[in-house]
Amino acid sequence: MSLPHALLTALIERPSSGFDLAARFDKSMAYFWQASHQQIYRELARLEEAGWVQSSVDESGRGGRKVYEVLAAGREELRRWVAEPTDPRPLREELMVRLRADAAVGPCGLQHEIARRLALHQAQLAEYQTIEQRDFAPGNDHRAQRLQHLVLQAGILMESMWCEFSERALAILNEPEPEAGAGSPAADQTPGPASS
Amino acid sequence: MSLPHALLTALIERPSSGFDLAARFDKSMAYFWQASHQQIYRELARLEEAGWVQSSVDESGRGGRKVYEVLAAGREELRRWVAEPTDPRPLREELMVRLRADAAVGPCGLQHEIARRLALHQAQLAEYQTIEQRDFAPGNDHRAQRLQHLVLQAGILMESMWCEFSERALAILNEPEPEAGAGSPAADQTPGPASS
DNA sequence: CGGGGCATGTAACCTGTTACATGATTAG
DNA sequence: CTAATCATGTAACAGGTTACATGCCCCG
Repeated sequence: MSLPHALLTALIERPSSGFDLAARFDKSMAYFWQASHQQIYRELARLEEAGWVQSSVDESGRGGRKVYEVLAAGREELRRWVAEPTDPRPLREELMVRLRADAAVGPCGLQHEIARRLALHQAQLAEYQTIEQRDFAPGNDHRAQRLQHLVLQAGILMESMWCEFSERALAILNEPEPEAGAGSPAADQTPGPASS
Repeated sequence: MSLPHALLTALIERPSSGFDLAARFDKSMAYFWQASHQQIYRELARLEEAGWVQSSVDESGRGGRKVYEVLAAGREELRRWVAEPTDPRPLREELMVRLRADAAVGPCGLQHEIARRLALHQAQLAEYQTIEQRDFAPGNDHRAQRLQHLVLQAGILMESMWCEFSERALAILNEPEPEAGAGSPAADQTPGPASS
């Protein structure tokens, strides 16, 4: 969906080969967009066919290293795309399905899994906060830098939310039950979210 | 990935036809898992082939209405799956790509899009809060109900986060710029998130 | 008898994942 | 020479989306 434009952005930030892009996607874009090297090669070929980027073979280095640069048409396309309206794509969160399933069939030991995830999210949050303190000093007023800080803050908000959520989930799942309850009681009539 | 198990859960809550399931997915599961009717039919056929559900044609109603019920093996499979460990699947958020692109090529009018989204998230948040007050009275101690409440709260946390984020983004994007800045200045060297 | 909603599907396509294939350079 | 790393790809598949096809029943 937005892979081509993510690549254009990355190439504007720095012209690179497919291999470099694959490595950089693991670093700076990793937590809000990912792509395997196969996808990247496939997409770069399309971008070139569309006339948005241009490749030149770098003879100096290793064999067959193709460096891509963004052309004017690509820059134009990127600017067009940035302002294009798109609805937020709905969530698709497996864990919620699990919780609902647990509610339907009764306790399944889900709390271990949630505890494991809580630890993961705490670790990730700590990492982001470290990066924030390292790379974003209080007094930066450059627009581009403030936007990049904002993107990092989104990651922080997200991980905080998951920690909060995991703790609430554990509070419910770890509660001692009155009786070791059978399969599934009267779990019909889901009042759940939405409707209206 | 978890569509088969989402279907099993929904069918345990209430045996239904594919058509009904498609309608219910639009209601109670809509905000954390979606499926088109084509997917649902495809998947129900697989579930039946696997011996997890059983269909019976309902002659009384409209022609060819196939009602599915979960078999013991399906219930077993669902319990197994609930406790199965899986890592949280990484984010894939188009808007972040847009912000980064904006940072790379300069202002593109992104604030209109963000303002539009803020309104959407505020509306969704209000809707969830209405549902919460309507369906979840303070004194409910049934485990299943508390879990369903938790899932709704996740939606509320999520929408609150997006509102907060959108407001921060607008604060930066609406800022008056010193000069109407050219294309892209020295936006190399992305310090961005991750790396560790 | 014709249109609209109920109900079930098929086919084609796009994106993303996994596995495999190939060659060139460099370090030991 | 061999193994690791750099670097580019192909092929097959799985999940999800869009468009299209089909038939029944009820209402006007």
